[in-house]
Amino acid sequence: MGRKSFADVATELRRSIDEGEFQRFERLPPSRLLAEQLGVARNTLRDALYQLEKEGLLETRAGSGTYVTAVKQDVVPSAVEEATPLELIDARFALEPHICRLSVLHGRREDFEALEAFCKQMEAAQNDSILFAEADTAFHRRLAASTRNNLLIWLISQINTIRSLDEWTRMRHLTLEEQIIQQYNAQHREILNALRSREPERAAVKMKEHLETARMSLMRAAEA
Amino acid sequence: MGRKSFADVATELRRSIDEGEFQRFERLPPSRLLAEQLGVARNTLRDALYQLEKEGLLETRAGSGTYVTAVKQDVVPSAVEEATPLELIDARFALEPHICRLSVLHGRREDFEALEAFCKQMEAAQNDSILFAEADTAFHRRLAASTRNNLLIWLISQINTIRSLDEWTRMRHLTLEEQIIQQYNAQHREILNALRSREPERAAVKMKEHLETARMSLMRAAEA
DNA sequence: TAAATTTGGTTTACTTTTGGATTATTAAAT
DNA sequence: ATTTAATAATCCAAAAGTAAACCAAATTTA
Repeated sequence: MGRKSFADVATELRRSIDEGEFQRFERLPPSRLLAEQLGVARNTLRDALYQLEKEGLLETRAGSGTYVTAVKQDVVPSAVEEATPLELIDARFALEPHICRLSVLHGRREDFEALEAFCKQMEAAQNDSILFAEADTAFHRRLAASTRNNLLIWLISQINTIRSLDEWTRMRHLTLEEQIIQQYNAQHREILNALRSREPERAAVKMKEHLETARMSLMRAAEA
Repeated sequence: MGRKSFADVATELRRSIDEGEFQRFERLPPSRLLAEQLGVARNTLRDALYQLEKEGLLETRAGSGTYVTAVKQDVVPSAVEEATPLELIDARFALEPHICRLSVLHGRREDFEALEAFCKQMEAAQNDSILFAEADTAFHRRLAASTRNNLLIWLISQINTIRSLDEWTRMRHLTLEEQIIQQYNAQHREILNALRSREPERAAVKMKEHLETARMSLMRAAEA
């Protein structure tokens, strides 16, 4: 086989499109020229183009040219890793109040006992920001687990593995004033009480208040 | 025994693929070259390739090359792939109403125009369940995009790539009565109108109604 | 409008490269 | 010492890339 296989060429072109070298709706160079530029026979190039066409990235029109129809939305990795703390808060605003409602529906006694334990850990760790943050994260993870919804559990775990989160938590807790920590503790308790008394809407509201506090604390930290 | 066993080589290659060094559809270097690169005899390499082929990661074509057919998804855990339709609905119940609120805050005119276009597609595709489902998914994706929150966009895209979703959608639309489809169309319009008039809570409520309809339709389909 | 040019699409004959398979040899591990 | 498994060197047939010519459709030009 020659130097480059059509799969190699396809990979090369896929990259060019991803990287924006060829933009959407743009016409690629004529096949003869492009083949020469890539150092490959026109035949091989055509196989590669056909492959990308199958993948929905290109559209060829005989006599006219080959056009980029879509750009591989590889939004996945970078977008998430680069999520800002504010985006994160908004995502939690979306997820966690409803998680509270579902927790009321599906939560069991052992879930609430575990949450109680994490509350106590937080209260005991008021002066150790790392321990406090760990217990905080554990509380929210356990809360998600109590919904018995594997998809939600996974979504929350994904959010919690975001790289920037650690930095942010560290940053946040450096500037966390005593007052805020006590507010957090009180809010966690309120959420837990609402769950225990099986009041979904009250739990959701308390969670929103909690997240609002987190957002304000974050914004104040961002200013400093 | 020699320096590297074929199992070692298999592990090494598996990791390369996981880490994205070899991406999907890509061709691995020719066995002779790859063997040399790995410091191993071609025989050993072939055993390793055979192993990975059995695992479904590679596909070798004699005379052509060895190709990556699948990439071990992140942690794409069975938990998510095996999510039930009801879990999926609950997750959307969590995410989408708040996405509506954020869309009111950050959505632009072009977003709403795109949503309008998808509404029209759905109305035009009332008798083609596949087209209808595609437009439906596109609507919800675009809605997420309008929040300008990369994390939420990613979460929604994750939900939409769930394998079982396709099957479910197909199943669901087989049993979708005319009446339900018209209800969907009306609800999408109501959501869009609320977004356009910048009423976050009304948009969220309409979305909840929509999801409630979806849940009921699903449960009825599950009975049958 | 009509002709010339440019584009992708197809076919052909030819050459190179590829994985597959077999053999004997060599280095470890038990 | 015996067994096991990697190594190394071949040969093979099939797959695929090369190159050149020609076709048909779209576009441009006269």
